[in-house]
Amino acid sequence: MVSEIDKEIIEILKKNARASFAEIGRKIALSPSSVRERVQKLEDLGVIKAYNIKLNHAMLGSGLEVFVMLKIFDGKLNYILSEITTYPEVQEVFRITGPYNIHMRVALRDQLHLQEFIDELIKYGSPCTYLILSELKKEEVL
Amino acid sequence: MVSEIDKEIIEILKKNARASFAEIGRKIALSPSSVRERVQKLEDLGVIKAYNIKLNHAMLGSGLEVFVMLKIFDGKLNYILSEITTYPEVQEVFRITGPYNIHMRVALRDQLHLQEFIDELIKYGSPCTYLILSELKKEEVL
DNA sequence: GGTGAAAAGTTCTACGC
DNA sequence: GCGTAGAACTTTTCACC
Repeated sequence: MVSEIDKEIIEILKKNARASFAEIGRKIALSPSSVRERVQKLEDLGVIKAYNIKLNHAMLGSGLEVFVMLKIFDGKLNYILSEITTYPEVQEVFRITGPYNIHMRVALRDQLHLQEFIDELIKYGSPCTYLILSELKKEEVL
Repeated sequence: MVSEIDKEIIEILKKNARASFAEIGRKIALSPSSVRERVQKLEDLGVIKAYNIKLNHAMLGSGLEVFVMLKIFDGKLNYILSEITTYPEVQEVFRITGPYNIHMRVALRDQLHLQEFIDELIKYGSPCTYLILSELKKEEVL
């Protein structure tokens, strides 16, 4: 269902999601229309779910990035699942196994903003916060 | 340094990183060349760090996605920092504060693959693993 | 599944405001 | 900063293999 050629295309898009079909085609010796057809199929199948950007939040006024895990109080799960994604500070949310039910990555202006955000969360669960110091870049494997 | 117009462009690219300059320009009433100029500037400044894709790892044969935190053993930090990004299973790595030093998202084939991965990690630190059940999609705020 | 060709659309560059 | 205009390139569609 996903061939080796598809995986090569995915590898190229992982490095640069804005690569043109023509550019991808040149790298893997395939015509632009064939590349387009394959990418379309990967999108339709749901293998490629979205095209994102990676931002420098510090430069956008949110210099404090944190992971927050949340142990939800009884009966608050459905409320949290629908509301948590609406906070502009929240970048990503996952349901996880273990002592915490929710894992999220959050971008905040400063300590005060973090405090306000935690004050919101503790209505619905017990949060546990880890400051993000830096992200390590994946090696170019070529 | 980053204007309101820049932020609008970023919001559009967040939803679809492959949006063309012309398409973005139509949405915010700006010519394609102006959009291009602004995006270029955001890339050069490092505000936009990369263009990524979000994949369905299950469809690519890695149905098991986990967060792993790692408490590094004395003297192993520099080794881990340089080596951990080379594992194909590792999708993202962050240095964090708190009882664990490293936070990563990992995609694996199955339980056995997870076990093998953990066996690798425990040479360098104490891991703590959380299974990812699902990702919650951010609401479209329009 | 793949190509190639033609029309439509986009990007890029240079220049003027 | 923005717009326009033209050349170069890319996307898209489609007929054909």
